[in-house]
Amino acid sequence: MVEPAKSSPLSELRIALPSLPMRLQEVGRFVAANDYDATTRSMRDLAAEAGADPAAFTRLAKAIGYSGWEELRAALTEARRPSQTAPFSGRAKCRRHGPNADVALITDKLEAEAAGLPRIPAQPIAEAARALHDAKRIWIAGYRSCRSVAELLNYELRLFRPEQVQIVGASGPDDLDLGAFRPGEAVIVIGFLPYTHASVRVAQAAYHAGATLIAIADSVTAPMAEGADHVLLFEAASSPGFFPSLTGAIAIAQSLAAVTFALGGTAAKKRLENTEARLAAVSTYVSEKG
Amino acid sequence: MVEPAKSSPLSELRIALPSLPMRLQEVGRFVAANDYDATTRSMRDLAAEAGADPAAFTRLAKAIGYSGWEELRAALTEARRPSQTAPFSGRAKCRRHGPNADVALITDKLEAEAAGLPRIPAQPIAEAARALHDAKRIWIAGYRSCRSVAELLNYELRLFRPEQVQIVGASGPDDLDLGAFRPGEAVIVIGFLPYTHASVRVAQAAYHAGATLIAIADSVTAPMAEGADHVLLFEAASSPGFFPSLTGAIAIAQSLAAVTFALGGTAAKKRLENTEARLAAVSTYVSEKG
DNA sequence: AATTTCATGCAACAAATGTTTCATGGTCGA
DNA sequence: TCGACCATGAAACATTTGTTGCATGAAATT
Repeated sequence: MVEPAKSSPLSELRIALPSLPMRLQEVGRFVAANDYDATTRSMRDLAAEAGADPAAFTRLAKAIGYSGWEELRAALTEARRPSQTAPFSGRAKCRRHGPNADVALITDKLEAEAAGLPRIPAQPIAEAARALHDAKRIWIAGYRSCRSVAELLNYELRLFRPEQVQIVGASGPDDLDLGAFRPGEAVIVIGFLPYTHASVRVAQAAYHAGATLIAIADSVTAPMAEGADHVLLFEAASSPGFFPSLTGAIAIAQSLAAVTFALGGTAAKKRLENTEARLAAVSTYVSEKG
Repeated sequence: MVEPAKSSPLSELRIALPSLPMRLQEVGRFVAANDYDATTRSMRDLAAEAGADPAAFTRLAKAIGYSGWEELRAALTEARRPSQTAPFSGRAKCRRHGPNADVALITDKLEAEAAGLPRIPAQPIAEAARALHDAKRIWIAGYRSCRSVAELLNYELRLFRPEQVQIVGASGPDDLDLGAFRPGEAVIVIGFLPYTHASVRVAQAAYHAGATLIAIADSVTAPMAEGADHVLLFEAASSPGFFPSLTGAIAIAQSLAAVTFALGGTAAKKRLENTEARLAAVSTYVSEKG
């Protein structure tokens, strides 16, 4: 008897399928076609939906070499388990050496980050933008590398809502601001692994104050996402290099600002124009020359 | 109180988490972090692995509005079902107006930015990194929205070269720093249209001082690129929205830091480890829980 | 200080699970 | 045609499941 590479329980099933009795074939096909339900729902449930006898599932499992349905389902479950390792970093690319190692590193980095951007869920951003639009005041917090994201967001939002946006801790110790959060205000916290205590404290303060909490993070399990009304996810680890990537967070911040601006309508537009006029008056920018 | 769109059972859990009793929080975090196991394995199994009481799972489910653990798990199972026809990336593209105008805007923005990244030339970045590696000291300047890029670059470079990197104007008026530029040092200036006078002044000061000038800009004709030893280009206007995109500049900054770090070899690695150890010692980060 | 409330672990419960046994009916070979 | 064999459905089985009641102890309230 030839042992056909047990790559996955599903392929074992498919291989053994033709040599099985008719009823077991039907059940086997049903399992192959609905393997997600097979791992989640109960045997009797499946039997009912497949129009078959519950016992057939146990018999099928035994027919292809398992001790019973339970063991087969466990195998299917493991096979379906989402890979804990990042999907892309499989290409370790440890070229490390060679003339163009640096260029290769950059190219890989850029490609990986480009691939990550379209995977950012847009819907939550739109919802968060509406929350920002409704907020009487907007607080922004980000520490360490995330400070840059926080400042960008602060800058862009202040272009059209200058009086209502500010960074947590900008004008003194964080603690002073933490006590200033109020219901009806929005607090944006940016962070990813490893999470700073400071960001978690801001998130908790926002929560306890009843403010709308918006978390920009790399995982739904991030501490500052707990209790958040909106969680905007990006992939921080998707790119090679010694440090997590921030392009995703930046892209989210910019989208957030753009949509919030769009929601602001003519009022926001007018305020932006005012700001630009003021900057031009102090001649901040180099005049476009010919 | 606004009802924050109960999109997924996981977000319901996340929202309710902080208001839960301690043990239920632990269990809730465990579920959020292991939602796949939550849908496939049994309650008692999970309880054993989480080191909690089985009853806590039932109580958790009830606490967030379900009739019991069974119902919560069913909801999680449905949420995880793979064959879901893409939730909203159906790309309705009924842009400009309609309910999903915002989502369409965001999706377009992200895609445009993703498309822009691979167009960034890698070779100049590698060369600039080598210049940074050789520089005795590194100055970084960016104003307005580019300040965020400057600060990110400053942060990442300081992780492994703490004494040699600083932002222009960080410790006083810019003018003081402008006079400090020396040959053998590197000055990085980030900017795009409309260009600020401040950034141009920094670039000119660097040029006249004989320092190595690295410009991160949106055009070779940018004023601060004049006389620059290295010009790193990105597309600021490639994305829709009211404001130029910074993802390209951020990606460049991160690549620059990564390659400079790689060039630093073991010395850089050691200094990074020192920095991390110091941060861990003052317990900046939330310890990864068990 | 007394009392109520609540969180939490333990143990018992009914329901549901996967499995096995048994009876039936069909098919193939002698 | 008869008997051996096997596929198949139904029912009975022991386990395991999710749930709930109860006792304990801590915290908040009066």
